[in-house]
Amino acid sequence: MSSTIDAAARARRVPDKPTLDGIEPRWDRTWTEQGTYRFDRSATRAQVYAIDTPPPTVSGSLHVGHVFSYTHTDAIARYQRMRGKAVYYPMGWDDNGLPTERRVQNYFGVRCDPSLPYDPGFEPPAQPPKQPIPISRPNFIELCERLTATDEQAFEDLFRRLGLSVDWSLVYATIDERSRRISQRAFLENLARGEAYQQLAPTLWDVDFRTAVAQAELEDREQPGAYHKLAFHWADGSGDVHIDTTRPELLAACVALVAHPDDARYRDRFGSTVRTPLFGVEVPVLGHHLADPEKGTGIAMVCTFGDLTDVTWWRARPAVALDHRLGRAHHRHRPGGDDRRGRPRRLRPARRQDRQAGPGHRGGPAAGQRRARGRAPPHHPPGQVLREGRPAARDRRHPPVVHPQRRPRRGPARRPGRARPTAHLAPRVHAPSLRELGGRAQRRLAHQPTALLRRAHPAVVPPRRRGPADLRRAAGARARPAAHRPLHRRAHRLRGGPTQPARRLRRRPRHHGHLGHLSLTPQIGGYWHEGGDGHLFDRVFPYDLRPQGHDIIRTWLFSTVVRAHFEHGSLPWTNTALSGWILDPDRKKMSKSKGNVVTPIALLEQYGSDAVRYWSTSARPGVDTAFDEGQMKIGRRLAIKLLNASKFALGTGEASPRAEVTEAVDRAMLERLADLVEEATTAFEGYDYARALERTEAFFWDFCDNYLELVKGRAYGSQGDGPADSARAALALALETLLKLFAPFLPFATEEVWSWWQPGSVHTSTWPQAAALRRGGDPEVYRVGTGVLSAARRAKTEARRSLKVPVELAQVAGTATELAALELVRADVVESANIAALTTATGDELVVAVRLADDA
RNA sequence: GGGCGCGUAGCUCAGUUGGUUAGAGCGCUGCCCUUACAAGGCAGAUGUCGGGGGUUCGAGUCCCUCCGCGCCCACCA
Repeated sequence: MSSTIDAAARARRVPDKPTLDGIEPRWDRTWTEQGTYRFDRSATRAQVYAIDTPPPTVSGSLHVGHVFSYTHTDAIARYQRMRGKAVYYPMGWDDNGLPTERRVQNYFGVRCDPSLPYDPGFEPPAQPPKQPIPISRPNFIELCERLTATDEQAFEDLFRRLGLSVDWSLVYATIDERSRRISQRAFLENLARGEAYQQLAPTLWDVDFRTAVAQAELEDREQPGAYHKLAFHWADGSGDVHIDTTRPELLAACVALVAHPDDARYRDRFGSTVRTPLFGVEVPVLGHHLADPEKGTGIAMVCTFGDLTDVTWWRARPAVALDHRLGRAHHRHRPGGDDRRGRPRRLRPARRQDRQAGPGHRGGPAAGQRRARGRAPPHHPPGQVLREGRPAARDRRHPPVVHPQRRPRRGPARRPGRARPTAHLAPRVHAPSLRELGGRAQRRLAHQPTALLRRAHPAVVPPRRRGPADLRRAAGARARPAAHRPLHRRAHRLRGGPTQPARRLRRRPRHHGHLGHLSLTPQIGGYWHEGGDGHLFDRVFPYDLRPQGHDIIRTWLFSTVVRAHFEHGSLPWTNTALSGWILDPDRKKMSKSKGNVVTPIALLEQYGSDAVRYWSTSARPGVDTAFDEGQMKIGRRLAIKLLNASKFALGTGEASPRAEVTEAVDRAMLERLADLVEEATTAFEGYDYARALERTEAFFWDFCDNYLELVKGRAYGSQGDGPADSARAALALALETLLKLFAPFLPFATEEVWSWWQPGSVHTSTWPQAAALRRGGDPEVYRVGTGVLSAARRAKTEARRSLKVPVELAQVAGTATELAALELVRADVVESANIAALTTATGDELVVAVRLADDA
């Protein structure tokens, strides 16, 4: 290609007024059309860089936290792509479960009534009505699908505008068929290997939605309450013992009394029994260290289940044959007890009228509370003898208390006007669980976790978060031997691929979050055992990177490791990058409930995506970061500067075809640039994108302020063709390199400039090589040259004169080395600083004395 | 209550194995329309490195302690 054609082409393509306006949709379209980020399925595992992307919860709102952490991952993805890797970068949407149901109810103003028939013509009103419209279950599911599709589109739009280099042909949703199929397949494998067990365990129960809820769905809320004094009767007839409780309605579910082992008041009674008031059930008195002698009367009733301590106590059942008592105490209502060999029996569902404190009982807990207080006793058990023939009601001697209760997070549509007191703990057969939660493997893991994690230790970024505590405890935290039984009999029912989703949306068993699809994102994202694409999974697994929040190490990270360990005998990824929080100006964690979130789309529109990405990637990995629009302004300025500086560098003129970088200061600049490339590369290899950005940015501003000024005249040809060619070639080389270094951070602006003069996409170009830039330049030449220029500018500024004003005489003192370096850049210095006469003298260090011309 | 982390300029943050006079950007002050950029440029001022103690020739950096803040876990009769 001849230089004239080249120059003409260039002139056409460099705009007179470069702008960032409208840049995002334009390049997003082009990248999609060109398949810029499409995964190369022919790549071998060694050529692949695979990312296990955390699926955002689409039923939640978009917020800057998404922008923040996903940008970090994208910067790494873009770097790896330019390093020549085939980047596997899928995206998933988490749209399972209760949040989706809730959002559908709020959004459309409907509620699901399974008794209604399907209405094929149903359309929700434009505005959600005050009174939720009851609709059939199929109608409700249709709305769920409609809304999640909308939500997913909103997320994709955001992420596209943000410039995430995701391969959008690899999108999955945790609710879609593939995810369910893989999830079930993985579970079958667990079954086949005997890694899954059915286990008796309590589940948190949402009274409103009549479904089990995950712990993560709960929040603490202060509840006003009062102690109610209940009189239990010693079975040996020696009188009463009083219990203070805030939850008298749970009396029917009382299975034991518990006091602290050292409590002298009750120590002698351990092993004996009492009869409950009202129900006359005989329960044991036990000792447990969690009982607090200071609270109430120092002895508490254990119910199945009022709170999580009850669970502990119930599980901890000591040597006393509590299971036996359990059986009697809760004939129909019991959770099952243990069989003769100590294994839990199958749960027998309680009959409705017996669910005094269980899920779904009439009137809810409030009614139960009324009854137990004596206003409306449910019935009079035979032989019940209580003081005054009734349970001791509210005891006014105890002041009202405020105590926190765990309860489901409340959405706006949660039956307005009705205070639903609490999440119940209902004994249920826990959904089949991995041994992770109990049994031999759990014990093995509890001893092995460090070995497991250490053997092929995932590198955790940033390393300081790696504190052995985190990972070790993540692995061993929930070690608790528990009875279990294999589920082989169930296996055949699941065989043959995905089963139907729960026929009834309600009462769908929910796991404790970390056992659901989310622990299988590597398998789902990688099409594990999904036909049609040969060995895709083998090409991406184990993944190279898993980014995630540090708050869910113990849940998500650990469960992903466990499942990969069982399934593949390896870690699911080799690196984990932990991202920090976004903090509002008061240094609080930004969250929806606090109402301090900022809409990310508006930010992207106001500052531009590159600017927001700049703010995001300025934050060190894993560091909590303040939301700072100031940084976005800086980012925008940087992006604009990049356009303008590029326009200038490309506009000085075309280097002749065989141009060489010959001038000393040009070679010196390239030498410094080579150092920068090495530093940025090292930083990226250590996942420290922020350092790479910071160093690149610092170099760039110095490059603009000093190098461009220094060589400007020469590049325009003031010193002849040879020196001009050297400057132009150096400028082109530097610009190309800087665009590449900035590309992971400012994908739009760099691509824009790239398109002015280079073929293809900067994002599929190769990462710069330091060696290709080195020409034996001496950085000292650069330092001295820019130092003298800067001194001349300072003199002019201090004299309040224009920078154009001539320097009549510049006297430079310096070491022999410095003076020798100065001679190599003398012509550029004299020209750029407009120096009439420059003299040199030997000295200890570089000192510049400047005399300005008198004329104004 | 236990664990992890943070505290450096008015603000947001760097500061690597302990090593000259602790840095950057924003903001602030002043100057300059300079043939890429005035939504710009050039230059300047700005510190009890949270407090105290210790180790060391030398501490922002290592140790102890206290104060303040954040998160996770636990507790919540």
